Amino acid sequence: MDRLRQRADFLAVANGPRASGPAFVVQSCRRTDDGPIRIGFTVTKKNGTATERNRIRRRLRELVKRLDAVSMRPHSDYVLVGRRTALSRDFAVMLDDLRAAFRRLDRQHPE
RNA sequence: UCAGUCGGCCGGACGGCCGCUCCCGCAUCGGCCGAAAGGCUGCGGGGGAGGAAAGUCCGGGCUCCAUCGACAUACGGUGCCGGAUAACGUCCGGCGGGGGCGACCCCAGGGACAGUGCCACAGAGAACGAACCGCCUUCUCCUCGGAGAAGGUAAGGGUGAAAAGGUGCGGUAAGAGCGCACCGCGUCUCCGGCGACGGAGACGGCAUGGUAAACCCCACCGGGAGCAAAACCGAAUAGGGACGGCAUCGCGAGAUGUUCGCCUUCGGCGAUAACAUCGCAGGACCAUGUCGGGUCCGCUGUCCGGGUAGGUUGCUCGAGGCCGCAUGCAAAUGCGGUCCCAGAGGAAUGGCCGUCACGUAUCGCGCGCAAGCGCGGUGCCCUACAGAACCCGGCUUACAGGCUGGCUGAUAUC
Repeated sequence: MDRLRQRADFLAVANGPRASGPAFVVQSCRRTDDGPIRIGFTVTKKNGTATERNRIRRRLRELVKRLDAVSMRPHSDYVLVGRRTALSRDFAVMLDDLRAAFRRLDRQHPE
């Protein structure tokens, strides 16, 4: 699993199908090549100071690490947009939120 | 013990599981890819946020641009003196003024006899030294209470942020630096100090109101932009240049006219002709066919230069940290020893737990008149302010809680 780093990639994913949860929004985009799953994080300035934004991103990153890769489709790009509630929401609950969000993406946009 | 004042330091600890990033090592080179440089990956070891990393307010280093040098002008900044420093608006030590019993704190602290302006309201008057209420003298009138006129005054009242030196005594019709003493102010001289300034004496008889955080004057300083600086490599697309290859450089399916030819008539015919005018037009694309419409005008190959995305460098050894000695009141400087201490780039330095400590809320028990204190349980925050982004020296702002030192005042005891 790779990190998404280029601005153009982020813009491409932003137009794809999305699913929102209480602490984040998941955006997705299928790629045409057969590379690995790539995932990126976006936390905008309105979510708080630099320290709080860092904490949001780190908790989201940890969520993805804990998640079994089966939930995500191969060779796709995902972007998690953080919200302020990700600072204080219980970690186990957020993990369930993320699984639910991926399931919703699967149902809404089947192959 | 309480109250205060000035500093210094820390800013959760330990452990478990799972990760991130950088560096080093892995012997005839750990494994894979690669011609190599190197990349990916595995194992082991090590480093990995702050006192403000913040605000971006000053000062530098560094980079690029501009620039022969000097001076002047404009603009901006600074503004008691001496020192420290690479430099500063910073720091240290002093001076002056103000506040506090004191330790100590505060000060945008050059110039108002270079010039211009302003001084609201109130008040008679806010600057070419003024006179409202008053005070005093003389004269006139008169109802003997006063009124009016002329003059002398600036002590008192009143206004104001500020009223033309202050206090006291003398003096006077009443007064007034009119005279005297002290204080203040100014000028001169002497003494001390590198200096800001301080001290003493003599003289002046008070002249020169405030405002420069109004313009201004004086002295000193300052070229501009910033690591998204800058250097190198450099895809795709569009466009530029050079060279080459291919294709094209028309059509006759129409009408009219003329010439020409033919046939059975003053007429007609000519895919057996030529010219002119009108007309039509090729190729590619818009998914395809018909109709209608639109866009472009050669297509293509190789190379070159600029250059975007992206990548690499800049990128962390530095006016560096710690310790000791010396000099200095100090800021600091010098010498010696020792250490290597983050380098990310949609941005690593973490996530989830456990135990403990601290804080806070609440409950129970005990002590106590009470405030409160101690023990135990539970919950919460699981820490405050806050996240390096080229690097240093400062300033400013934010900050739960804790540790510690000097000094001052008060109280108590010896």
